[in-house]
Formats: sequence, structure tokens, C-alpha cells
Amino acid sequence: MPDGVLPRKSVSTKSARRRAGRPLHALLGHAQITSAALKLVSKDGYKALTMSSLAKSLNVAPSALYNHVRSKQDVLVLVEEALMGRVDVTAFANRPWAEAVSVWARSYRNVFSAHVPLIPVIALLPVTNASQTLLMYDAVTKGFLRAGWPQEHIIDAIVALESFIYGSAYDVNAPADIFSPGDLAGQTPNFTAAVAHRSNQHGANDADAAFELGLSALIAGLSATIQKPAL
Amino acid sequence: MPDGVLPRKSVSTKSARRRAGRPLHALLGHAQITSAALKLVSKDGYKALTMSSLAKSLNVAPSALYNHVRSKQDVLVLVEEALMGRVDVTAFANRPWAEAVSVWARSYRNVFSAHVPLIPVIALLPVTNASQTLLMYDAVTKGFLRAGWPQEHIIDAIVALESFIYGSAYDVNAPADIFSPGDLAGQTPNFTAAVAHRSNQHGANDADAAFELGLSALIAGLSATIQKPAL
DNA sequence: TAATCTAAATGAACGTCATTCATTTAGTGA
DNA sequence: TCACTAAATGAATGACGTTCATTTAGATTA
Repeated sequence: MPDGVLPRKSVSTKSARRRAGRPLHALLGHAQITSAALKLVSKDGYKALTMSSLAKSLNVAPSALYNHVRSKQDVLVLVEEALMGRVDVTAFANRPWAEAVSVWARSYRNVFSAHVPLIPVIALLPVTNASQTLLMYDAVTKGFLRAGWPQEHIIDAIVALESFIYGSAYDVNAPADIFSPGDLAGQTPNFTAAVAHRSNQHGANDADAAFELGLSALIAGLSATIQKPAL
Repeated sequence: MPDGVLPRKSVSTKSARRRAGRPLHALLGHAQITSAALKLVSKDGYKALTMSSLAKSLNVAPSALYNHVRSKQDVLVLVEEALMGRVDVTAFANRPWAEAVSVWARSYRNVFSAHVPLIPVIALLPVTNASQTLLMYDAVTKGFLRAGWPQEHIIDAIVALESFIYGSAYDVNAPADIFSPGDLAGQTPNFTAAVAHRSNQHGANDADAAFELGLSALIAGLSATIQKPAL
């Protein structure tokens, strides 16, 4: 062993340079990537979720990720699936329909209000082979069937509820002064007055009030629109 | 005039090189930028709307745009404003409340279903000094007031409706097979059956059916939730 | 056992994009 | 007349997603 002062393989505490080539045990997998992505997003938001930062947090070169996902979109899909598993569908098993929908919708909005950049992904991507997503939809459908809903309208009702939930998730992130009219207040007196009235009630941008109002309206309306004629 | 064969200032049909420096008359303005951006988006979608392509379509260097907008986000706001002016609020002037809301909501969804990348912009940006947007909100608010709605609930109702509209705009762009369960059909029998039932009814992904169902439910529910107690 | 194939890593490179900056020219106000 | 501002060019920058050649390790096959 000639002139060996610098150890080639160090077991040092800090990020020992890994040499090229397949490592002895795999460093990456869907689970690791998903978990690291979620941690990044939780700490610094979606702006911080880049392939580089993701790789760095996994102590790996960016290109290594592409052995496990085809694109960044794939990473987002992994995260989406993980989050879908957190949506509470338990109420559909044993609670009355209206209450179950309430619990589910609130949970759904709560989960994704911190993940609005995923909404385009969820809304536009086929659910094919997305197990958590499919399990959620199946539980919801089962709850609708249990409540006596006609099968041919269930998907439309779920889609309508989901549309409202997605929109409401955006709303949670709106700034408090989103409806402040500025210099044009004088030209929009009706709106300006209504905004002022609302500000007096709750703080300023109470997304929750609008969500609860819309949710109960949707539930009541759906119930009346579909179930009544079936009686 | 020595050896002048190549004209310095050509009036040729094709893109005569403009030399540096302020031109005799301004080439750009908010109106030109907005119109060019809308044309680009209409032809090739939002993926094609880059600062470079926008500049090229205006026959200008990309950096010239920054004399008129601070960022690409500013361009999106200009486009949003232009589109808000296309939303039909006329029904609030002379039609019954429920019908007016229907007309407005359909128009709103129709306008933005071809512009879903703007939804995060609309949903998260203050309306301050956005005249078209404010005029729309004012007309809607006026319609609610005319129908006897209590002022303190109007904004919440509008926000709830908008949330549904935004979500529904995404839905329009979902692929036809978005609910195809793939290999996991066996594990989600309730959902799979409901999806199959729906496919038999309308074509496949009929976003319109879900929208109409949700819209009438929301309108009925809002009307009952708010107006009834006031009687 | 040797040869071959595939999996999983590195690191260099690329192309696209939004944005900034120095520079140039034209109008405007003191 | 002089300074200032407006509006253009063109070069440069820094992210970011992605690809590719290369390296190494394990798995399969002859």
C-alpha cells in the first residue's frame, strides 16, 4: 500500500464521495423519493422541489433519480398518491351520507390545501394504477351506494364535489387582501361594500366560511336533486 | 451617398433588422402584449407562451418586454384581465337570481376552461386595480343584492361558486379515460362499476354533466341555505 | 466459471427559459 | 443646451429538467 494518506473509502460522518458505478445496496426507490419529496415540500414549499434539491436531499446525483422515475411529473404523481392515502374516507362506512361527505370533503381539502401545485396533476391525470387514489374513490362510491344513490349519477356527483374541493383548496392560500379593490373602489360600490361587510364578520379572508357555505349547499342540493326523485 | 447598394433602412416585407436604441414610435404597450399573448395561447396553448416566443411574435427582442411588464406573471395577469371582460354578467341585470347565476357560471367556466394555467393566478392574486375583474365582481354582487341576499354572505357565496367553477374548468381538460382503473379494477369493484355505468350514459368523460349537476345543486342549496332563513 | 445482460450509480453536457445589464437612440423638461 | 427618462438591442447569467457516456455490481445464461 504505497503512499496512502488519504483514505479512498472513508466512513466519515459527512457525505463521503461515492464513486461511480452501481452501489452495493440500492440508495433509491419510490419510497425514498416520495418521502424526501414530501419533506422538501413541507419545509420550503413546491418552489423548493427541484430534481437537484431532491437528489441532494437523498445524497445522490440528479441523474440517478431518472433510474426510478421518468420525469419530475412522475415525482409529483408519487407525492399525490401518498397524500391520497391521508384523505379520511372512514365516515362512509358507518355515518349518514351527508355527514360522511362533509368529513371526507373537509379532509380532502385540508390535505391538498398545502399542495395546490398538485391539483393540475390530480385533475388531469388518469387514475389508472394509482392504488391509493382508486381506494379512496372506491370507498366514496361505496358510501354513495349504501345511501341509496342511483349508480349512474354517482361519478358525476363525486366529480362535482371534487371540483369544489380543488377550487376551495386554492382559496385557502389566497392572501387576506385578495378582494381589496384599491383605487377602483369608487367604480365598484356594490362589491366594495359587500367586501367591507364580510371583513367585519370574520377576520379578512376566511376561506373556511366560504367553504362551509358551499359544502353544505352542495350537499343539500345534491341530496335534493338526486335522491328526492328516486323516492 | 457613396457605395450604397444595400439599403440601411429597408421597408422590405420581412423583418428588417432594427438597430438598437429607442424607435421613433413605441412598438410595445399593454394592449399589444396582451393581444399577442392571447394569439399565441389560442394557437399553441400555454406551453408556447414564453417570453421569447411572445417577443418574436411582436418582432422585438425579449428584453424589450421588460420595459412594459415586470415579469412573465405580469403578462399572465394582463391575459387574465382581458379574459375576465369576456365573462357574461348581463343576466344579473334583468333575470331571476338562479338563472343569472347559471348563465354567469357557465360563461365563466367556458372562458377559463381553455386557460386553466391562469387559475392559480386568478385564485391567488389580489384583484386590486384589476378593472375588468372588479367590474365582473361588482355586477355579480349587484345581482345578489337585487335578489335580496344579505350583504354579509354575498362574498362567501361568490367565492364558493368560483371555487366550483375553477375546479370544473380543470375537469373540462381531463382525458376521457381519466377514471379507467387499469389493473386494480378488481380491488375497487364499487367504483369500477359506477364508472362503467356512467360511460354507458354519456360518451366517456362528460365534464358537462358533472358541471350541470353540481351547479344546479349549488344554486338550489345556496338559495335554501341563505334565503330561506331570511324570510 | 466465464461471458453477457441488466440495474443503479456518477458526472459532464445540453437546451430552454426567465431575467438582468450595458449600451444605444429618441424624445422631454429645466 | 444639457440632463433625464423611455424604449429598444444584444450579450450574459443562472436555474432547471433531462440526456448520455461511463462505471460498477449483481443476475442470468452458456
